[in-house]
Amino acid sequence: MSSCKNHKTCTNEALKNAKMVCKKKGVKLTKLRETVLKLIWKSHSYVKAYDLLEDLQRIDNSAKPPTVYRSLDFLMEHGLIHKIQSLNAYVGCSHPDAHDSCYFLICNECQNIEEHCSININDIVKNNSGRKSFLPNQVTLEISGVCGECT
Amino acid sequence: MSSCKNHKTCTNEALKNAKMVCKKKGVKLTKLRETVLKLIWKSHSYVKAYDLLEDLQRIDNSAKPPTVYRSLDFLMEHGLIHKIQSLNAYVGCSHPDAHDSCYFLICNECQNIEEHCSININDIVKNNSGRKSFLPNQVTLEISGVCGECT
DNA sequence: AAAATAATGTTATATTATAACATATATGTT
DNA sequence: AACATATATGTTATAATATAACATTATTTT
Repeated sequence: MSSCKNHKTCTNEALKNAKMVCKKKGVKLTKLRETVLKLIWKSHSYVKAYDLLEDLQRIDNSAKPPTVYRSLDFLMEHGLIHKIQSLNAYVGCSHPDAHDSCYFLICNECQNIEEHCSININDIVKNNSGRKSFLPNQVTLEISGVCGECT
Repeated sequence: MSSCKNHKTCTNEALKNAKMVCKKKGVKLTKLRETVLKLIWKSHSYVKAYDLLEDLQRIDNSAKPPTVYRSLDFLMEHGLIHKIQSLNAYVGCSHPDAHDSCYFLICNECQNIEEHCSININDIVKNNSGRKSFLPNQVTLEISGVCGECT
């Protein structure tokens, strides 16, 4: 499990942030989107889209794949969640107002994911991609291994 | 297109490397696996599994998804190709004998992919993941953008 | 040659994701 | 309020990606 003392706090924090972000952007965190966000924040682990669909169907049994994927798309578009490409899974963003060059530490033991944003990956690329100039646009950095609490 | 003068050279080089790697490891680059590797090396761009399947079916029309995926698995296991997680696609490895902490520059214009291996990402993670010790096991770093030749 | 192992063939199905069109809800304009 | 417009959701169908399970063939070992 994660190091958070009381996970309810994480979820509440995430919801508060989400509302703030949406207000600032003038977009709507509808009931459905909020529900999906809450379901994603059930833990610090990742969720798969079709697991999310099952969860959602317990609340509203008319939910179907597009219901989930549309909400996921919205939440990703506004930086409230991230897709973990190497897992085809989704995780809540812990700091949705200012994220640049983020990366993910994925624990193979507890399945928790930690998001980090402290490095400027673009610089690394610039310094390492050699003579040719590559203009980075989107960075996917996912590191799986064993987290400090599972060693 | 890529900066390679004559792409046949790249493909031949890749095949030579693959044979060497397989010999060294005592595994077999069967005809099927070699064919798949060649098809992947058709360009410096990435290939999708089902496109590969179509290509393969032109050669042997009994080919089916497991035909392709098994070869992909073999080639990945032995470092002869890589999966690009953010694209669900596959690309030939340009230096299969010694690769550690590799990353990919994906051009959104020409679809070419450049593999780089000069940085030690593990160090970056160590330096940036804070107090807690995370033991990295597998790194996925994919950077999409516009390559030097497409700007 | 027989047994064991590895590779491939084959059928079926699981998993992940989107297209296309219908309906409902909210927002802006007269 | 009535209407128009835009946004969100409902619904059906299907596309795209990947694997399980078992049968057969080829290769290697004994």
